[in-house]
Amino acid sequence: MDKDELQKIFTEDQYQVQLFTEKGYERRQCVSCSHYYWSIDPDRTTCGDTPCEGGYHFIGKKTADLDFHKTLARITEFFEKNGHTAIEPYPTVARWRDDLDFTIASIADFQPWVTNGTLPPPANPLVVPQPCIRFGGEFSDVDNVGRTGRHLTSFIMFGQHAFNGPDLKGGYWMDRCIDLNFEFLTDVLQIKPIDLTYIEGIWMGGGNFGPNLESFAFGTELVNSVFMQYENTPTGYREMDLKVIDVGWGLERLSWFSQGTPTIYEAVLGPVHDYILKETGINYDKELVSNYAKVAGLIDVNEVKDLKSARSSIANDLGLSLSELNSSLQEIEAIYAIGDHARTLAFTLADGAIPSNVGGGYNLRTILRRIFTLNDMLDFNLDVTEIISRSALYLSQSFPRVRESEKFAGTIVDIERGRHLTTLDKGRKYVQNMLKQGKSLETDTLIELYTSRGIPPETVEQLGSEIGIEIEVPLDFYQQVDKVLPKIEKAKEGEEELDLNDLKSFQTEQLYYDKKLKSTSKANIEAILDTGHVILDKTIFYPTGGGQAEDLGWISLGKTRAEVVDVKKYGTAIVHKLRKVPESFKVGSKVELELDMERRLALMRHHTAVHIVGGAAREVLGSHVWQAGADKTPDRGRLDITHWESISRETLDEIESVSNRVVMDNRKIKKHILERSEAEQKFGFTIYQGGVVPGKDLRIIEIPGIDTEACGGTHADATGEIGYIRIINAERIQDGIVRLTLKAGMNAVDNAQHEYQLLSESAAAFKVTPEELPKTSERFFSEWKDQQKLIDKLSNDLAAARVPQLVADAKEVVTEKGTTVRVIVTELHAPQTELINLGQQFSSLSKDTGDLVSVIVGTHEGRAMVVVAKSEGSQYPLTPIIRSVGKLLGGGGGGKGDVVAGGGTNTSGVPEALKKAESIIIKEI
RNA sequence: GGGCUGGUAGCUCAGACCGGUAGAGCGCUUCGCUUGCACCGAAGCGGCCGCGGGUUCAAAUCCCGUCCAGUCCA
Repeated sequence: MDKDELQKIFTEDQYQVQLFTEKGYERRQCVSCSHYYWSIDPDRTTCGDTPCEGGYHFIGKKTADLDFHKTLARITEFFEKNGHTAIEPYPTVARWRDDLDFTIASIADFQPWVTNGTLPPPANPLVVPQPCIRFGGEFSDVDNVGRTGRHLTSFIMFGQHAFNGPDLKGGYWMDRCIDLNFEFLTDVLQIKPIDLTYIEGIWMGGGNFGPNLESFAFGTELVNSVFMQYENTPTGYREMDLKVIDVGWGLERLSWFSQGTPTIYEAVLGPVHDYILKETGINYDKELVSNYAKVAGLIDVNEVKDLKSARSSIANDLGLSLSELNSSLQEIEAIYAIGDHARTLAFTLADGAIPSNVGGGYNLRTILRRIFTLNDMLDFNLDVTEIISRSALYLSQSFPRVRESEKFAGTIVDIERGRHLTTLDKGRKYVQNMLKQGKSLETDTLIELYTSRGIPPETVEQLGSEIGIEIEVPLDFYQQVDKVLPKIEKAKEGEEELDLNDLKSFQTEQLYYDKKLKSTSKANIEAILDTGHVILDKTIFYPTGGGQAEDLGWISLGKTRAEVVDVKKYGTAIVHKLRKVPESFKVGSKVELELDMERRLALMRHHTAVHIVGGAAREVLGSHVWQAGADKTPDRGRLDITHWESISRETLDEIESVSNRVVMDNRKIKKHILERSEAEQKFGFTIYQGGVVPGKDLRIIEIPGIDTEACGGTHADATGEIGYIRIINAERIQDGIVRLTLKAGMNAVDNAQHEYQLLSESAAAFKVTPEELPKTSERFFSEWKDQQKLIDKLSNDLAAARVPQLVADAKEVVTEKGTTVRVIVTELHAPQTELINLGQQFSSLSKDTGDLVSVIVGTHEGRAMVVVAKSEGSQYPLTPIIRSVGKLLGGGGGGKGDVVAGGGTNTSGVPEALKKAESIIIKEI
């Protein structure tokens, strides 16, 4: 659907809400940007957008004067008063979404299960103060943070959502939404109706679209009200079953607007900003910053890619040169950026994110290192940990759990600081080395240094200039880097085998959660699909899900028994794939279900064990440990946890011990269904280890004293049923994530037995007990080394002792070309190095006479070898000789210099080689 | 999720492209010379060239896999 077609749908009628009619808002077209907007100001000709108004006009004007926390309190109060339920925000790390690293919008909390109609919203209508993290895009381009006065990497999107569907109560649409919008802006934010404009727009995303109205005052957008109404279909578009009000109030923007501070940072960073100013002792020209910020709002980073040119025109407007503007803003911009970055780190660390080299962790590393760089470059000497902790403390007034980050911010900052310094140091050495060796540093080399060693071209440039070498860094360096990088292919979504829509009408009752574990059960066949799938009215088969493999077994009718090879859940239907559907199976047949109990029990043990080990890891390593993925199969469990370094075997043992103590305690495992808010309140957000689970009610698996999670898997009733847990491996699959592999129950026992077998076999080889193995093997190894050295030395001495006699006995011959040479042909059975060594001695001893050619032949370890040497500095061609002799030995040879080597597999050729060596020399020299 | 780089003596690294005796500096040990601040001189000790496979007469070097570390991009 193109823009023109959309314009046809979105006519004036679509936007004319009740409020506009009542208050007399008129629709006009902006003389500047030609967008349509609504206003009650008869003299207004522009729409209110920043460029059309020539910048921000609220700066310097205090209105409602609400700091960050007051803004949140007021807006929450306002919407609660108007019938909305305030729900707890979701974590900033979007564990429930595999398409996102961080939560980027309040609506993300409800995708996909609520927005696709699978589950009802937790409340309707609702509001949620959702901390959002963005490292790119219009509002949070990292490079622009601190420099435009308005970019942030984290912000609170105060989501106002109403869901309108056939079975939902409490929804509302545009009229009420804009009524509320107007009331809030005029009452709470104290904006006069005449200063407000509403700009029409069309919002599109994720295959959906709808109208939107943006509210503006004094040159700034205050909020965008989106009405998700239509969905694209192959044949056009249609009205959605579930229409959603998606309003994201930018809390920081509102607070800034109400306070009229020079930038958004003063408005939202509060005491943290004051602290940084105090520590650095920086005084900044507030008037200059205010004047700059007023016009900086005009910089649209999407259109003006080059901040430089935008800034020089701003400088011009302010009556300054670009360098004057830059130098007067440099320090304060760094302070803003540091404040913003620390705030984002406080939010994300609290939710278990760790700086790393992949995924969202990389963004965190980038901003943390940016803090280090700014801090170093400007000699601020700030305590980075302290700033993060203070950010967490300030945020905790409204978001208590952010204080969690204080517990490990110090460790993470120290580790990252260390790594950063090491990288810089190594890079510096490497480049200095290259420069010393006079290697040229072309752009290709610079790109390689940057992308594979993290050495920025600026550093290379600086190092070059230190020793007087000019290095040219192209202006478009980073664009060139982008070009070189491989094109990213979007991960293909796993294709569903069956179409969900076809199965919507089926509901399979889940018997696998029943108190008493049953291995058999009865059920009715509801449907048989052509694909070999069977749907039952109820089942004891657990379908693949939650990282747990499915149950297998058999379905039988009378004496006919069909093997179940796969079980999956589609919506509310549980679908069993059979190896072959027997002909007697009909819709309505009463069948017997039978589980492969060994498999089921192994899966159950591994699943419960994974929970226990996760809890044990948290206990041993710290509260920053979150589950970053898990996988349970019949023969092992796998748990990925967030942690900043590799885990030593000692620590692993500790985790293993803690886990097994829990097993031996035989703690009763509580499985209960709880209302979401109750569960969160009682157990905290750590229940979402496996990701946020949708829905009003949660199934909670509580293993007392060690771990409580929302989980849909099958679990033991008491920890003792697991029997035994072994952590068999830990690997760092990325920076910040360690994968633990464990075995439980009989698998653990088998594993222990297998390991003991390896041990005893190894010990048997030395004829010692396993107890003595470490000492013995160490002794053997060092004795072996000593003996190697002794052999080397002895054969060396032996060879050296023969040298004078051999040289004296050298035979003088005249070759075919008439050259007179002295020839030595001898035998030495030793490693190749010894033969070479001997040849080397012949070579150097005859340096003065220059007429010696020697051939040394020998065998070692079942192979024949030959070395040919000539007097040092002489010009005799050795290659033909080594080739000829090598051929007699069943191989070849070659080399360069005075000594060449060769050999072959034919050891019986040695006598012949010795015999023919002289004639070969006569022929070739 | 995708890519790149590295792993050689206790430490920092060279050797690798082009297969043929494993090297340097620092440190360590011993001896000598000096006793003023990286002293100097000589000799020596110290290596499964990360691990496993392959190619080859021959692999630190080439190929494949793997583990560990670092780094860039989305």
